[in-house]
Amino acid sequence: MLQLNIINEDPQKVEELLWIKNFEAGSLISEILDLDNCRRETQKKLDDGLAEANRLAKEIGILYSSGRGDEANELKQKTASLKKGTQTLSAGLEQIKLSLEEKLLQLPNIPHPSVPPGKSEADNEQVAMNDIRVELDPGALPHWDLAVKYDIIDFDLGSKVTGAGFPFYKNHGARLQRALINFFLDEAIKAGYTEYQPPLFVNEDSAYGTGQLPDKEGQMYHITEDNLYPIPTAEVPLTNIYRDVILAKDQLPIKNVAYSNCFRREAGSYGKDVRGLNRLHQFDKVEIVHICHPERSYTVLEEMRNYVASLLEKLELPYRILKLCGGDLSFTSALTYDFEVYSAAQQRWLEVSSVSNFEAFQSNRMKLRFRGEDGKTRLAHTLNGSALALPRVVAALLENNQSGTGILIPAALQGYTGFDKIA
RNA sequence: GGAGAGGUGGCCGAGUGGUCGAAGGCGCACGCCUGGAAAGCGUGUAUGCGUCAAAAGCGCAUCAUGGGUUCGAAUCCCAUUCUCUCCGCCA
Repeated sequence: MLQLNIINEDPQKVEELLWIKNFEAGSLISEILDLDNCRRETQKKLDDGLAEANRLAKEIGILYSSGRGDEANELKQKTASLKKGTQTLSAGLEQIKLSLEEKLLQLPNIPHPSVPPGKSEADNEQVAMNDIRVELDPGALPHWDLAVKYDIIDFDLGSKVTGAGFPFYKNHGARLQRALINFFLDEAIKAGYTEYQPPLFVNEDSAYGTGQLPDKEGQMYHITEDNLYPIPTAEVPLTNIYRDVILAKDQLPIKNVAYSNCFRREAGSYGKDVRGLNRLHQFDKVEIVHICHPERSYTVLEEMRNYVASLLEKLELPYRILKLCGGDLSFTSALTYDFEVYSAAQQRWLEVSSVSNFEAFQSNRMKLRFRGEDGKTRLAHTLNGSALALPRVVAALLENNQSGTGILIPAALQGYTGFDKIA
C-alpha cells in the first residue's frame, strides 16, 4: 500500500511513475485525494463534537457529586443531540476510511527509476548471464521422462493420491530434494541469515499483511473451517513476524531464511508451462527475507542478487538475470530481478528465483516500523527472494546433467546427496 | 472436546462507573553528584490521527478485538480471539 503522504506531496509524479507499470492512476489518485480531504474534514468535526461531549460529561459528574442533580439533568438533554451528531459523523468517517483504504489498495507500488519500460516479459532487460553452456545429445530427455526412466519422481502416483501438481519424489529423487534443501539452508546460514521454521498455515491478517489478500484468492488455498491459508511462500509467515512491530534501531538489518512447502492453487494455468515440475500445487522453496533501513534497501537488493547468483554458480547451472520491465513487475514490487536457468532438454528458460525490493509498500500495510536516529518511527523497507525454489532447479539439474551413464550430481551437492550420480 | 481463570504501557503490576493515558516498581534516556563507576537524587520515557509552514502546544482515539448499556467505561453486558490451569483425547 502506497503511503498517503507520498501521493499528497506530488500526485503528478506518482501518476507519471505508475505509467512505467502501464497503470493508469489518474482518476484513482484524484479519488484518493478527495477522500482524504473529506476524511480530514469529517475527523475535525467529529473530534470537536467528541471534545464537547467529553467536557459536558465531566461537568455532569461534578454537578452530581456536588448534589446539584437538577442542573446535571439539564445538561444531559444537551448531550443527546450532540451524541446523535457524533454518531452520524463517526459512521461517515468509518465509511470514508474504508473507501480510502479500498482505493489505496488498488494502487500498485511505484517502480524504481531504473526499471525499463515495457509491456511484457519480452521487454525485460537481461543484466547478467554466466558462461555455462550445455550441449545435449539429440536423444536427450525432458525431466518428466527422466523421472520415469530413473524412478525418482512419480507424477501419476501423485495424481492418484492427491491430484495433478502433487508429485511423489522417491529414491534418489527424494534424497536429491533433501540435499538441495539442506544445501540452500546451510549456504544461507553461512551468509549470515537466521533460520526459521515457520507455520505452513497463516491467518487472514497475515494474508493481508503481505498482500495475498484481498483479490489474489486464486493463488491460495483456503481452509474455510478454521479460516486459515496454507502459505504460497514462506515470505508470508516470515515477513508477518514483524507485522505491527516497531523495531529498535539496533535490530536492523534483519536477514531471515526459511525452508517451507509452498501451496498454490495456480487457477488458470495450463499447457506446457505446467508439464512435469514446471508448475506444481505443492513445492519446496527456501526463501530469504530482508528488513532494512530505507537508505540501504538497494544495496541490500544487490547483495541478495549476488547471493542467489552464487548458489546457481555452485550448482553449475546456466543462468541469466533479468531486470523486470514495468509491465512485468509485480503489483507490490519496486524493482525485481528474475533468475532463470536454462533447461537444455526443454530448450527454454525456467524461472527459479525472483528477488524484489518492495521498499515501504509492504511495511506500510503491515505497519512495520523502526525507530529512526531522531527517535521517530519510520517505515522499514522489506525485500525478499527465493534462494531457491526447488522444482525447476531439479528439472534443470536432471536435464542438463544427463549422460550416457546417468545423471551427474554437481560437486557442491555430493556431500549432501551421498551419491555422485543417479543411474 | 468439557470446566475454570485471565489478557492493562518496553517489562512487572495497581486500578470494579467520573478529574485514569492510566498509581507504584523495573528498564531505558538525559542531568546532578563522583577522580571514575555504583548507589543516591532529579527530569523525562506509548502509538495513530487531526490542528500547525514546522516544533511546542492543544484536540480526538486506543487498557486483546468488535459491538452494546450510560451524560460518562480499563471498570458493567454480549460476541470473538488468545494465554494459563484442571479433566478428556492424543503424536
